[in-house]
Amino acid sequence: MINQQLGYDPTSAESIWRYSAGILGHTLREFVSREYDSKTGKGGLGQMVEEIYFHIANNSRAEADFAKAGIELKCTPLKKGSKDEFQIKERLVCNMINYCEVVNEPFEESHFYTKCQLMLLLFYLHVNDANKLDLEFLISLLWRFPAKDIAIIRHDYETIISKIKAGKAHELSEGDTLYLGACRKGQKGDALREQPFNADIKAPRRAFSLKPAYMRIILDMVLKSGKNHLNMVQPELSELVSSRALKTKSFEQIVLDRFTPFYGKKYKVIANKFNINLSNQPKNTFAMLAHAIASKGKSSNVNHTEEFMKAGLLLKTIRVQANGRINESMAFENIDYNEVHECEDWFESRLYEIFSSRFLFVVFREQTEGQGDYVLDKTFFWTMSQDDLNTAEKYWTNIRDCVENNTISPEYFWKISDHRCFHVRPKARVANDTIEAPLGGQVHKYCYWFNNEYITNIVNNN
DNA sequence: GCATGATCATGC
DNA sequence: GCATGATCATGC
Repeated sequence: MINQQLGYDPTSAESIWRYSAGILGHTLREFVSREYDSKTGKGGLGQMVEEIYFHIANNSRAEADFAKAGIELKCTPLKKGSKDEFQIKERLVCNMINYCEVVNEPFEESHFYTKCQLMLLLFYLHVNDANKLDLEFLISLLWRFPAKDIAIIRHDYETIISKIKAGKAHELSEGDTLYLGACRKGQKGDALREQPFNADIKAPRRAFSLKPAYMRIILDMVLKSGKNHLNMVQPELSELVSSRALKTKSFEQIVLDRFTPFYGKKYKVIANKFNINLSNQPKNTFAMLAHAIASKGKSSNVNHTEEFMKAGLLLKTIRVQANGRINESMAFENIDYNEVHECEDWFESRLYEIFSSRFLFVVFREQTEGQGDYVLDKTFFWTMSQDDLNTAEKYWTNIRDCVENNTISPEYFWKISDHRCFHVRPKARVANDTIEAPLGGQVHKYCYWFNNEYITNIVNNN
């Protein structure tokens, strides 16, 4: 029953969701009549929405914001891309990880699950340095995790818990898991937290969060629907593994098992098995084979399947020569100079998202020197270490300096000969393919690269 | 038409 | 031989 004072029924998720429609297209300032001191800080907006729009008293209790309806309210920012399209600005932070307590919480009883299984997501348009009262709300979505996602998230949760139980809370990384990430929280200078199974080393503060990739899929579904007020949405992406298969094995194990029958097999044999035509000698021959194996022949690019998209997982192939050398460095996306220009925080950068992703590396090894007789050698999931992510931050800072100084040119970027794990190099269809720089002028297209030396280390250590 | 995933080609 | 620049097949 609708509470006349509140304007909605605080015990009904449906009613709360219906009431939330009234804030769309509006700012909080339109709902405060008197002088109001705007709250600051990251959580300020959510607290003000509860207070001003939903008329409920602030609390930092661990249970869901609308306790009787079991809904957690989350405000999350969008930004606009270069084509004026809406984009996810950041991961969705769910709740802080208390290392000492979380190890005693089974998933179903965890703070994360009990609080976030049903969320009211309010997307607003982020504006730099704006007063939070003036931010416009764009989308309201009542979100309940699909059962299949819960299966993957439960496994993610358990992965994080076992790392803490192994005394490695300080080595947690977003790339350890698929949908639910243990993301960094707070500033660099913040005090470290104690961890229960390692008395010597304290760990940075971290929170359970939904990865940007996961949030991007949710947003894509909303935008495709053409509505801004929705009660659940479902993706139209093809799935790589079934919900049923996840009941007995983890996603990663299922994918790895698909490669098992092909170890030691010549690449031409694998191509025949999947009816892949290599007569044009495509440069992505080995990638085509790896994608076919991972998808049992159903997909030419598993990076576009539901699970890979939601997890931000990347399948990459590596060729090792018979003499043990890896000849080629590994290319990633073209550098989006506008994105770099507008991003002030390394942890919110596109490069951080790519480099802190989880990777699936598929290795082919040449049998006879110079013959190109590659066989499938090994397959493994991998994520970048904290040390290397620190190097990556310096790499990104250098790139950002080049963009801000308008010196987008190879003489200013890290080179492979600098031997610093990563470098910047051209990647374009043709050499004279150029694009406009954020600060003006035409510049060449460059992209992010792993040095071949760095890949050699990865392959040898896994 | 262009990004992606990757390898080829060349010059020092 | 390696670093760096250039380019190709594919698929959306």
